Amino acid sequence: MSSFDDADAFEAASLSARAMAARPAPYLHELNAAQRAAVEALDGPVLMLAGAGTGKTKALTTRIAHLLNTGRARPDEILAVTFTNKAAREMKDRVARLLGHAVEGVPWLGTFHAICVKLLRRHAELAGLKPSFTILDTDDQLRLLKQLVAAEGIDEKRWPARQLAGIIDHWKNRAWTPERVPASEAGAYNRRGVELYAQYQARLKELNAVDFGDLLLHVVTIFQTHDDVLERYRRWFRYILVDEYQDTNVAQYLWLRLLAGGHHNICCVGDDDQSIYGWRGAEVGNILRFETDFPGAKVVRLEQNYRSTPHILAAASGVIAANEGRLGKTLWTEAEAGEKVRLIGHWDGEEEARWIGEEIEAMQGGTRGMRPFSLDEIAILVRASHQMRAFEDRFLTIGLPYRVIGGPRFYERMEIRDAMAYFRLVVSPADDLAFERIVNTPKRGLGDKAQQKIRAAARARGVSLLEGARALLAEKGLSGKGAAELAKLLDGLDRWGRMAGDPGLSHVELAEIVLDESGYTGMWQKDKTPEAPGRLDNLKELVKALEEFENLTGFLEHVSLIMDNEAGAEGEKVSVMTLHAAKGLEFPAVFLPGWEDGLFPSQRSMDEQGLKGLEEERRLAYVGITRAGELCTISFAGNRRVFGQWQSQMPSRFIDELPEEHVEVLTPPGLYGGGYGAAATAGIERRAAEANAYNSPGWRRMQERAGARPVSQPRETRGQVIDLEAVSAHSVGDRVFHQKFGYGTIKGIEGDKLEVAFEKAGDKKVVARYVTGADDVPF
DNA sequence: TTCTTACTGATTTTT
DNA sequence: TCAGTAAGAA
Repeated sequence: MSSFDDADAFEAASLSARAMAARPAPYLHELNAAQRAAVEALDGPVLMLAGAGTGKTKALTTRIAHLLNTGRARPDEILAVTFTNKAAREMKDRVARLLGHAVEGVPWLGTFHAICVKLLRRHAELAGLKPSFTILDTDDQLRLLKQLVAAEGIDEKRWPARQLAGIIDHWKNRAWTPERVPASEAGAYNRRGVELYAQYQARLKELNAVDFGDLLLHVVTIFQTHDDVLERYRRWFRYILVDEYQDTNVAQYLWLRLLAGGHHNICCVGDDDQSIYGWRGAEVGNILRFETDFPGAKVVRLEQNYRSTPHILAAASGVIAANEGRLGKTLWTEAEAGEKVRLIGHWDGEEEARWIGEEIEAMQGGTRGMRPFSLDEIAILVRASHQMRAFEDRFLTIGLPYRVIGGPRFYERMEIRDAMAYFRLVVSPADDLAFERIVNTPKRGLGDKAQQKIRAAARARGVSLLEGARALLAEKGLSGKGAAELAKLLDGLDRWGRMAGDPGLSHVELAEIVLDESGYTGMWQKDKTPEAPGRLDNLKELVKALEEFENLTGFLEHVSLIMDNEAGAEGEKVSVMTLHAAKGLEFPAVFLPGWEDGLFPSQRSMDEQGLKGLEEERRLAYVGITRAGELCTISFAGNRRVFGQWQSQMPSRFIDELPEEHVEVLTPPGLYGGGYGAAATAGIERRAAEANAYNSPGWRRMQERAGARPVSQPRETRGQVIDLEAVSAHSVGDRVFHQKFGYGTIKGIEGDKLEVAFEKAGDKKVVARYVTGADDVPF
């Protein structure tokens, strides 16, 4: 078949030559040399190594435009995959803009999942499904698994269904069907993992449903077992483009290899240094191995950065240089040197949030000789979402407008899912998962027992839950309030189902009637919790979103894959988000708080993944720094409340990796707290020590307060109790042990703070309650 | 059945 | 700390 393909390629080439001559390509002149090379290498495998801010999307979209413009492929012969809907949308827009005319678009440009849905609907029967299969969200998936686990009599406390969901997900990411799970892993989940996985797959088939992982898994399986189908698509998709290749998992990798197997016209774009989804099944190895997988691959490096100043780039490079096994890139820029990366230490997390709040307020008017920044230009990027709370609290008190990016998305909210379950049930009464979700929401007196009866009735007759419930009612299998309410619900569903067929009634009106008559809206109106009004607003918004669709069915189909929303865009606001959510974004000014060992790099990551985990954390640091255009401020706190307990923190090891000459330490030393000379080492480490908590305004304020009171405490808020016993239990010269810093000798006592010369960690001031006499340490 | 109180355990997240 | 769950009380 390769000779056939070659002939095709030859014909395309001569066509393209003619097309090129006929139509000039002005867009090429807007590219730099590397981008242009990546765009013009149309045939054969290409790996575009695109560092942060190097114009990756520009190169990718121009490449599509070039393929079309040179006549290499028709729009529907290009397969372009992304990970998120947002990225797909952006690419579509940019391709359209590049071509300068309203093309019909590139139909096979989309997320892995969206494209797989399209393929799977065409070939559903090869996976034992009907083309009308439904796509389960994680909620439905979990409910299903809980049922299976319960039916097997497994103690869900010891073996949470959530864990099983994670395991199955992991297996699907590796493209393992139940039969293919290797023996070494099959014993997961109390030795029942594979067995339950197989049961779960069987149940999905019964329900004519798939989960997200199945979308890829089924398509890969179909390709692997049906040569004719695979061959068809290999010929059809003449050119393949892949965005964020470093994030692909095994299943996605196999999918791509299968499709590119014929012509090898595959262009993968990615950055091994920005691989931060290993915990979700992404394999950095895919991108590292590209040249082996596709011999003769052309590798193009995009290294000119258009986003950040040299100081920021140098700081980022310094950190990432500590990783092993990189493909290697050297980012450079023509931008002015600008500000150095700023480093500042604080007494505790709240102090850190306060300082950042004050700094942002000052930045709006221009401070420290810098230009004024608008709030939209500023972002705070944290490692873990719970860190956001301190900032939200602070910003609410000072009235600083902010927006949290990430968090539960619109279509994942409880009330939206409930409402959609009602719609699903109106459209398809046999949707058992939807029935289970809303049968007792709002409360209808149909608890566990009643639901079990319904399930039994349905199973005995081999019908859907809804029909089972109807039968159960008919034979008076239920009584009291539950029976009456259930009858009302069934009546309603029948009525709404009939209304759905009425052309005189719009689906928007129908939706309102359903939510109203079912009592669902009423349930939230009666609810007095503070979030109830917000939920009602969301429901209104949902109904509004319906207007854009022809009917309920069309809406539901659309929603199952598009789970994102861009709400709250109005007004100038500071953005707060996790480092993961920030990938692909950029802001002129970025704050990176919480750089403390254990938090960032995360202890868990290091415990579970070892060096691999640490390196991924380091890439996360790299992603964080490279989000900043002009100003990057890294900070850490000496103390932080972790699960309600105060803990002393050590500055992140990544701080030591920042190249000294590109960092400016804020809050110069020498005001208070000295005594670091002896133990502190040279370079950045010393400066990290100088930048630490004891020089911060918070510490100074505290020192001042301490003068007025016999005993100072970190913050007088939230009932922090100082253990006076602990203070008096130590005296100068004692040898003590500290959880974080190890052994040391007390050099001085100041209120409840001890100044300790630690053997490993150097001189520190610590809260007395966190040290024990060295002899008391149990071993 | 549902409301209340005690307990447990705890990143990162797209589709 | 706090959210989500699980067993007891009304």
